[in-house]
Amino acid sequence: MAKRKQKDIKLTVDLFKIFSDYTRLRIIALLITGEFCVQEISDHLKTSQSATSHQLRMLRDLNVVKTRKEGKLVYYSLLDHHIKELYLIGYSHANEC
Amino acid sequence: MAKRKQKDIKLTVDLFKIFSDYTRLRIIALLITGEFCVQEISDHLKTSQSATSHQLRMLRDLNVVKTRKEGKLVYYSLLDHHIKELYLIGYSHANEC
DNA sequence: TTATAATATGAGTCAATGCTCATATGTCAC
DNA sequence: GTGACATATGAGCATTGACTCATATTATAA
Repeated sequence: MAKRKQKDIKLTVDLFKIFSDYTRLRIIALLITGEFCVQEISDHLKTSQSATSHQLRMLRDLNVVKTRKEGKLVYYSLLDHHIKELYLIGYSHANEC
Repeated sequence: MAKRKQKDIKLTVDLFKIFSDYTRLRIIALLITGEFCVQEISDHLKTSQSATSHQLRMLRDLNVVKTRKEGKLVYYSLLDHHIKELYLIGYSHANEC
């Protein structure tokens, strides 16, 4: 296999990995509907503050989400339109279009 | 979050997980181009026979691929058109459309 | 039947990863 | 300043997952 193709496939794997965890995918599904602070996300997912924050950190490092500070609160929202599109396509494929 | 939605998201996670391993994704990328036996796949990926076979087993259990026996050889091919479509979309998103 | 080739599989190992727990940091109100 | 709240983060732990190694199975050929 050509080196070029290998690298492209690695990038593709990395993209799909973003979506391959239940907590992360629920965060993404929620952020598609708008901007939310950590508490709201954590409450909505019924996941601990810490676990939520760790995943948000990861999504931020991966340039999937961006943040906006407002006092004590930190609001998260989707950064990349690819994420929303791929999520919706994957969702519809998984649930029989 | 509604139970229904939770289940749908779990299904979506499971779908994305199929694509979230380098070896598996290369197998899928290859099988998009046709039908191949284990040896051919293993050679092409430069991955051991055993590792290849384990991943093929997994893909088979997940109904991603089907097999056809011809003497000693077992030919694998894609079973589900969703897989090809989602792979190609993910690939193009990952590599900047 | 025996040998050889192709594939499958079980056990064990190791690395990756997502969690919890405790604590740190940051911001506001008093 | 102190206290209360929101968020972040590091360490440790448990689980998952992909690999290797050895061996089993299956099929053909001699």
